[in-house]
Amino acid sequence: MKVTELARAAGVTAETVRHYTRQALLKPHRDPDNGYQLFDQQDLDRLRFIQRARTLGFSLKEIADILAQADQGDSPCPLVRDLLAARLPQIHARIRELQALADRMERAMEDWSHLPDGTPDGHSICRLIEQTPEKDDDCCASARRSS
Amino acid sequence: MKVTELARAAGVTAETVRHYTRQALLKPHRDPDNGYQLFDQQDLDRLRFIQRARTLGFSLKEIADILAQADQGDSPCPLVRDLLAARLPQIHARIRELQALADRMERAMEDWSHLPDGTPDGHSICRLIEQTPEKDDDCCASARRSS
DNA sequence: TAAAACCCAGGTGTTGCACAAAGGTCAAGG
DNA sequence: CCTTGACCTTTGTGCAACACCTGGGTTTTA
Repeated sequence: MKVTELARAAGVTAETVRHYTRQALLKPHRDPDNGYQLFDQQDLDRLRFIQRARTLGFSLKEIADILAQADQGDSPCPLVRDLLAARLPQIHARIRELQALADRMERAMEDWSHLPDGTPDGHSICRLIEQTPEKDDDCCASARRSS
Repeated sequence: MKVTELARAAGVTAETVRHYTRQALLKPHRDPDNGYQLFDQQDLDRLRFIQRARTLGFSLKEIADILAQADQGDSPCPLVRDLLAARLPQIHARIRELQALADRMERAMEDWSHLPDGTPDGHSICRLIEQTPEKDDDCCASARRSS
């Protein structure tokens, strides 16, 4: 299979396939005639594996580590369990942060519905924003870090 | 005020201040002697404004647009309302996506607790992942885009 | 045979900073 | 007076996961 064929078989773009190849998640052999990348059924399995791992929230780098272990003949399953167990609470934290953000946004919209728009006067830029409470630093600092 | 002083006054890093300055969100005047960036009280107000806007989920580019309007003497408030109204459903969508991800992860952990780890055998890389359901494409495609 | 469709490598853009390099400036202490 | 350390400057790199573009070669098809 060539790039586009593999991509279509897995339901991803050719760019994605090339990207994974550049990151050495896929290791096609080359057609000696024209240098084209050639993939086989194992590569398709591998690509599908990558897609499943992505839906579970693994990063490409983590997937690379998992595949590397497997390529060495070691079981990557303990690593997989660990990574997932570590990531899950982060996801929950991120959800809470986003929920807090949504709450702030909704509260702001509500509050603002009673306010006039006003023109900037050198002291105020936009009172809508200036009158919103400020002390959410901890939350949003970490929200930004983990996004 | 110099960079570090402004940064400390607003509770951010000097890097952040420099970054905002590079992006023209802050426009310090220069000390003619040594070329240092000098900030005044208005810049501090502006920086605090930026921080508040960030806690409401605005991007730096959006904040730049808001500030540009205000600098022109126009009220940015309608823009602010529009941006927030547009972003809010996206946030909710992102929350749903992350929640679905967390659910998948939890289900996987649960399912895996009964499975052995197994060694890769050329047909299987890690059954833990390979046996997880695949059809969440729509969800996670958009999850990836908006993250 | 020429266009359409595909292939390649390499570079850029996205977001919000963090960090490092290489060098200039400044206040305080020996 | 000179050093030290803290600060300043600009410039460039790195992060994640691709998307997109350039420029040029190849293959397929009408």
